[in-house]
Amino acid sequence: MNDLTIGALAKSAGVGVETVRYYQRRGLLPPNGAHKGAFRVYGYDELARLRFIRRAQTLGFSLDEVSDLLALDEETDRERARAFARAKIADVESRIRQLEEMRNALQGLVSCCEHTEAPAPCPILHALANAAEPMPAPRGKARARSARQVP
Amino acid sequence: MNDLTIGALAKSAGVGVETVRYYQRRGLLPPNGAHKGAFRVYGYDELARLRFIRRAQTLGFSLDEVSDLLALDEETDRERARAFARAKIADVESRIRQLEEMRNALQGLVSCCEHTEAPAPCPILHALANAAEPMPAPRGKARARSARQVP
DNA sequence: CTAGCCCCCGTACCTGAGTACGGAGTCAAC
DNA sequence: GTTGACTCCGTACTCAGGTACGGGGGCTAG
Repeated sequence: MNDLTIGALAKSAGVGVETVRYYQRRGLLPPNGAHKGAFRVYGYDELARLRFIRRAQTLGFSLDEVSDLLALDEETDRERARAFARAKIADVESRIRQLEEMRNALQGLVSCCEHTEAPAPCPILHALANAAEPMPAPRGKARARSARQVP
Repeated sequence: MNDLTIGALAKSAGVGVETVRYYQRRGLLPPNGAHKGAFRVYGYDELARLRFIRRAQTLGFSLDEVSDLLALDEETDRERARAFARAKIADVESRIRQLEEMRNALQGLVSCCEHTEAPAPCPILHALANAAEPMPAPRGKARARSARQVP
């Protein structure tokens, strides 16, 4: 099951060939000079690394962060790995709170709309058109970058 | 407070000039041929529309969706506005659930890490490197697009 | 021997929501 | 009458995480 071509490796990890090549370009998957004829071959190490990347992605880590994670040593960097995970938890939780605010606001509009009788203008569109507050204060630089939904 | 130049309009709405021009290009802010000298001028209508757009964005609507929302009539399209809002709620909730899964997985790793003694390898990195399941089944096309955090 | 895959490499393109840049024109104040 | 701020317009760039394309070479089965 060793000596995989790039296509076989990609398939085993459930990604596309282009994705593997992209990770190589980003330095997430360093070259191990093994060749068979004119083609490079890959083994368990590469497969494991590829799976590591995908798993970290599903947990919400960006490829840059995955890079840092891959640089950690299993034996000696426990503290750092833990700190990393905790920071990511905080990040995820803040995104959850933002989404909950959105949901509550939307639900407020919908239920308001359901309790208003027909000949009145739609409370949803109306609320959007004329809000009470001048503008919902642009809070912080906390960019709501979404985590990849690994496809 | 009428007869705003593009800069004044942008400032009143709390956005940049380039953003206004971008919305114009996208057709979200249609031209009203008013000029004063060589410069275009804008009034309450444009300001209201701009605010509508920003508010809808904070609720998680994309500019394409805002476009649709703007096409609805306050008097006659109540059903449609409601359906729109409900669909968006469902969308937001599914993103919340995904994030909660991530958070739980991360928390599991952290607490596991906290209860393992020092000389063992880090359970977090270890879990990432050798997971039980082959790969967390790529579910559906449900792309986790994040809502703009209106800056 | 040749058909039909597969690989290599570089480059360009995609999405969404803007931001940046550059040259030319214009407006108001001093 | 000149300075400085603003506008107009078009084009190109940003970020992330890939995807697509195209030319050229290689490997393997029939």
